[in-house]
Amino acid sequence: MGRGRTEMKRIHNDVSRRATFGKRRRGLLKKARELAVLCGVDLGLLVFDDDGAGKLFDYCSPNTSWSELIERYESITNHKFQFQGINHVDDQQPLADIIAGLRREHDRLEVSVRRQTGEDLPSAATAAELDDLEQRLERVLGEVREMKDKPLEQQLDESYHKVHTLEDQNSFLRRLMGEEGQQRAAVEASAVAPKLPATAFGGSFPEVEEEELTALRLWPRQLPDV
Amino acid sequence: MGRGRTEMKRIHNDVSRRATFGKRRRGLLKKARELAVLCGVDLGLLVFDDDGAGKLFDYCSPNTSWSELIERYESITNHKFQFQGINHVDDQQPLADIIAGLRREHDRLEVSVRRQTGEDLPSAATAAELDDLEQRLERVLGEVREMKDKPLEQQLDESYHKVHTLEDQNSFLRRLMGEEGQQRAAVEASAVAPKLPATAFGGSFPEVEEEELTALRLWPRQLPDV
DNA sequence: AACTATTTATAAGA
DNA sequence: TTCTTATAAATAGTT
Repeated sequence: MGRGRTEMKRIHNDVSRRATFGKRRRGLLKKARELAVLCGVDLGLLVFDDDGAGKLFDYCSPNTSWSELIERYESITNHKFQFQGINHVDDQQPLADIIAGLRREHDRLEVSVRRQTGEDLPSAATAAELDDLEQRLERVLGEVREMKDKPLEQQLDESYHKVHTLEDQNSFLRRLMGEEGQQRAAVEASAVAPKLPATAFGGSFPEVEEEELTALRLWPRQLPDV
Repeated sequence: MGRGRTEMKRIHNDVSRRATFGKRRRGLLKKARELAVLCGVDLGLLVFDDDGAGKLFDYCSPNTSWSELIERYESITNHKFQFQGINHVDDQQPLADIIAGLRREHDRLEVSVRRQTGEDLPSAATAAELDDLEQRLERVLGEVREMKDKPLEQQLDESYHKVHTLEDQNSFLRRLMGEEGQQRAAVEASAVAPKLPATAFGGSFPEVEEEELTALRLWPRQLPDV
């Protein structure tokens, strides 16, 4: 559409091709949006600019996301995409990485917002709000992480240490008392703490100790590769 | 283009909408192909039909593939997609759940931004939308906290219970032994557990017990209002 | 599915 | 680059 037919082959003239790319790309994105809105369907459009910078233009219909679209694509075509090393989460700083990723993504969204709304429209407020939201999210996550991981490990270590200490003392007291006193103690103690297993006074509580060690120690460190 | 303007809102008449979907979908795919050919760029278009069958229409420019397009998208935006089908989330691992939740929430954020920028919703919805997002974010964080808290609280309760039980037993054993044995025990025990205060064997460990009670009980509840 | 009056997109030019 | 304009292309409503 324009003055003269357009042959359907790659435009060799650089200037013309770039001009056409700009016009048709905008038109395509507009039509994609229109289709999504008019017909209420989910769709996504991805266009890469090949000139050096490798810019990206994309549209994704309202109420969905590229993640969702790709998942639907996978489930319909029964083909799972395989991406290498994409979802590895660092053991030591998983949340930091995620947050960094969120920040970059938000930056991209901001740019996208400005581009789509036009520089004159009040997208600045939106960007600022997103920024604020992100910062608070980061702060909250930091706090949550701080509060949960550090003090808890400390608490657990302390509790664990205390259990050990008391067990040692208990064991020592039992040894001091000899066989006869030990049996009396076991009978009386079961009244005080009836839920303790009958073997609680034998040896150094090996089964309880092992259990607790495993439960307490392993939890915070075993992150899966997500 | 056609007889009369078309309002840019979802077509409610079923027949009209389906007809329009067919026409515009074909047109969009054609234009996508034309852009790819004329300008020699990589692009992809994904359209889902919402009627029951869930048909899929897609186009991907020559000499590339959806996998490639998605990887390029990821590398440009720094956003790694998370696919539930691919990445197993071990429900034993709280941090993995946090990360998954964050990513899901982030996708929602994208949707929200899109709503703000797209012509689909009036821009007045922006503030309310952000509010809603914030609330959902907080809810998610609450859930995340819950998930982390629960098993830990259980752990702490168990440790705490164990301390109590051992203290009771310890106390009972001391009472059984009488004054003389108690002093011997104190001397020996200090070698086994030197960090325990000298008063550890006096009474029922009141200061340690109080401290621990407070520390263990109060922590999981004192989360800041985000 | 085909038709056609109109609107929309855009190629080329300014 | 951006704007203009002639013309091609797309398509809404109709049959």
